[in-house]
Amino acid sequence: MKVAREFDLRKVVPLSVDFYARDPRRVARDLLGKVVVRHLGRERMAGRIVEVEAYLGAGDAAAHAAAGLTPRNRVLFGPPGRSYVYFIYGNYYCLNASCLPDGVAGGVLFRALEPLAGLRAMARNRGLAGELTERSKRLLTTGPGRLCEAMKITRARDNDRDMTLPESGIWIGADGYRPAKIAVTRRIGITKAAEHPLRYVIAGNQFVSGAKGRSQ
DNA sequence: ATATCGATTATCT
DNA sequence: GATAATCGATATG
Repeated sequence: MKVAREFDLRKVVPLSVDFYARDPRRVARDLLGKVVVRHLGRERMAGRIVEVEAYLGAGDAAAHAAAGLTPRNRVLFGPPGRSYVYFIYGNYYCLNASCLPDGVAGGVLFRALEPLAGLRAMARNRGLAGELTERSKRLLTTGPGRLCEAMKITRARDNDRDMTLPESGIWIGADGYRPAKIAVTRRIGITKAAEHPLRYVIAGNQFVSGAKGRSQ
């Protein structure tokens, strides 16, 4: 019988600024298996990163940074390891980590997490009632808009936070977990530069988005 | 299981 | 005025 190792938030160690000061493709791949931790009031939430996308600089037409620096995207041009939160489709927020040294734009979009802690709070934030089944757990943090809603991440509150610091309330750390197998695909939901293989997922993980996420 | 579509607003042209 | 790094509902096979 399989014994699932209990997730222990106390064993999660924040990633360094240097971790993010690299090419977004490198950062994206290495973020798989790491843990996003959310402290909000008394709520403690955490999820393992199972799906991310890399967004590059001026040469990447799909990246918000492609058009140059604007008030909205300035975090992408700033220091590495900061949260870039943007509002999309009139309804949702999406969370990114800024990459590359200060002055050079790049980022990684968080597309899906495997919920580890604070599942009840996340269900409440998502407006899900009743018992959490294996099926409905997927609705908590699978999808970039969903994971932000589950963790109450908004631009007003959470943009430009230093995600190497637990006191930021939103931070990323490692607990020793290593993905067995990583798959790379094209990015989701974009029209420009859609052909590049810049989406990274933990192969076979149940919390990867999309119908094929479950069979990869 | 896959396809299509409407909601809703910040941002940029 | 158009578009968007999305989601949930609905329709159809």
